[in-house]
Amino acid sequence: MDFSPKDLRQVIVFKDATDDDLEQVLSHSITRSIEEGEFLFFQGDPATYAYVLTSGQVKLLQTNPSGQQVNLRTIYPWEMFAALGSVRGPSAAYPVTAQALENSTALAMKSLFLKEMMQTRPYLAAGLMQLMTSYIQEIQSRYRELATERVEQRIARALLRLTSQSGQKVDKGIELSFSRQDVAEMSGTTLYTVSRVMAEWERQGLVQLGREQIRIINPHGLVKIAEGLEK
Amino acid sequence: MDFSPKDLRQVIVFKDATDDDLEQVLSHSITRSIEEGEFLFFQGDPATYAYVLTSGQVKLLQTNPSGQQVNLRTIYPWEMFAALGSVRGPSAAYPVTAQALENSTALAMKSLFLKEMMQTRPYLAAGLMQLMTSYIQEIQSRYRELATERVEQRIARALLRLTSQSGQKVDKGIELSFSRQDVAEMSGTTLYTVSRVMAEWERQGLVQLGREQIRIINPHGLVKIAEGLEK
DNA sequence: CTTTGTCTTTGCGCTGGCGCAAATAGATTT
DNA sequence: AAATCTATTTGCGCCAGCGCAAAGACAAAG
Repeated sequence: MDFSPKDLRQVIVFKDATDDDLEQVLSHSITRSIEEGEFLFFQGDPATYAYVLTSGQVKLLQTNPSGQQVNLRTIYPWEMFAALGSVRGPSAAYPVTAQALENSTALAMKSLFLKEMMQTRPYLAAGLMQLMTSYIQEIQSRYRELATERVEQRIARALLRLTSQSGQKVDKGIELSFSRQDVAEMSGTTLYTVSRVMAEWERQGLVQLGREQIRIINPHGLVKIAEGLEK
Repeated sequence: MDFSPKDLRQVIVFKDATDDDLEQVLSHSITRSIEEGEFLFFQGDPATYAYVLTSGQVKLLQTNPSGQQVNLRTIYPWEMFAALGSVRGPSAAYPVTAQALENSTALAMKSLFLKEMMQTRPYLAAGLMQLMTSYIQEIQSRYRELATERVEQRIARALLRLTSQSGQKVDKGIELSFSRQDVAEMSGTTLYTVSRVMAEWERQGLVQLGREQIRIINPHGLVKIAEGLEK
């Protein structure tokens, strides 16, 4: 792998870890590389490993019985995910599927080892709980939004969220690389509606559109729409 | 109070606690009684206390800027809730509002004390994480349902969930005491739609309806609807 | 038994958003 | 440069579900 043990401190959960702890974690881990579109694990698989993404981008999603899918969140480098096995035990099932959005590498850490390690390292449990609480808050908000807000607002919010997570600043705004379908899954709608709504925004000069590309020209305008002040 | 320290062991997080630990927790706690309709705390308040419900029923909800509200979950006796302050610190804000559905009593435990206690009691952190992971899984599923399923299915699921949490068995089925409005908030729709959908179910003999009452006659029929196999 | 308040039902009209299908536009391969 | 593949746009029709408003049903209080 192309990173040193100390790089692991970029992972919030490990920020207070001793050198020795980091070594131990690594010795109980393997690295996995996956290509764009491939799956790291599926919903229902036993949660043998917890992961830290070391490069690339991965999305977590759920599918319902009839195959429709919903994006729950996108993971960026040095984020930890799929840690539930370290709490419930490695025989618990992953509640989500993880799919690579680009060629990616991830560190796969034995759930069981982390679980044991937590018994004696309060900082680890504390960090993991921190992660969980912030995630709970985010998904609660998104649930509320989905239940009470209309599509325009939800799409605007999805774009704003992406902006702060993975937006590339260019001279004429902020650029995102996502398809209409991606945005639809993130905002709980269909690609048709996303296309229509964003086309209208383009007419108003809020964004510029391309194939698998969205350039945000006027973020403040989107904020107003997300807040429901527009219209 | 009308419970002994040992009753606290019914709280999953405290099931492995020593007698001494329980005493300590209680000495850092106060009890609060609230009447039906009153609020235990509001979204945005500093998270000074974590709670254990000792009697009654409490719902957690979020409101959006324009006042519309969404039920996130209902708390039953001996469940712990609002524990985020014990992770983030007592100055964090509650992300939800807690309102009593009936006259209730709750044990309010100082977040800061729990936070310190967790440093030296791995069982506590482990229990809390267990709680969080199961909650994350539930809300993720509900998010997916809201995004991909139609109203009928979501109402059926809401009823089934309630059945397992608070259903009273009577000779002719399982009885729930919730208003149409309650069910609407739990399934992300309106009381009108709930009324119409359930009226149709009554015609089909799946349920029997009354004022603030739903008697489920044929749970299996509801399961089929929830799975989307019906229609 | 009447009144008052709350919960529920239902007729009615409306519209936001869905989704097919066909056209168009980029990107990639040969 | 042509062919192929995938992403996107847009016309069109449709309907699930919303929400007002008015009526009905039930419960508790006087």
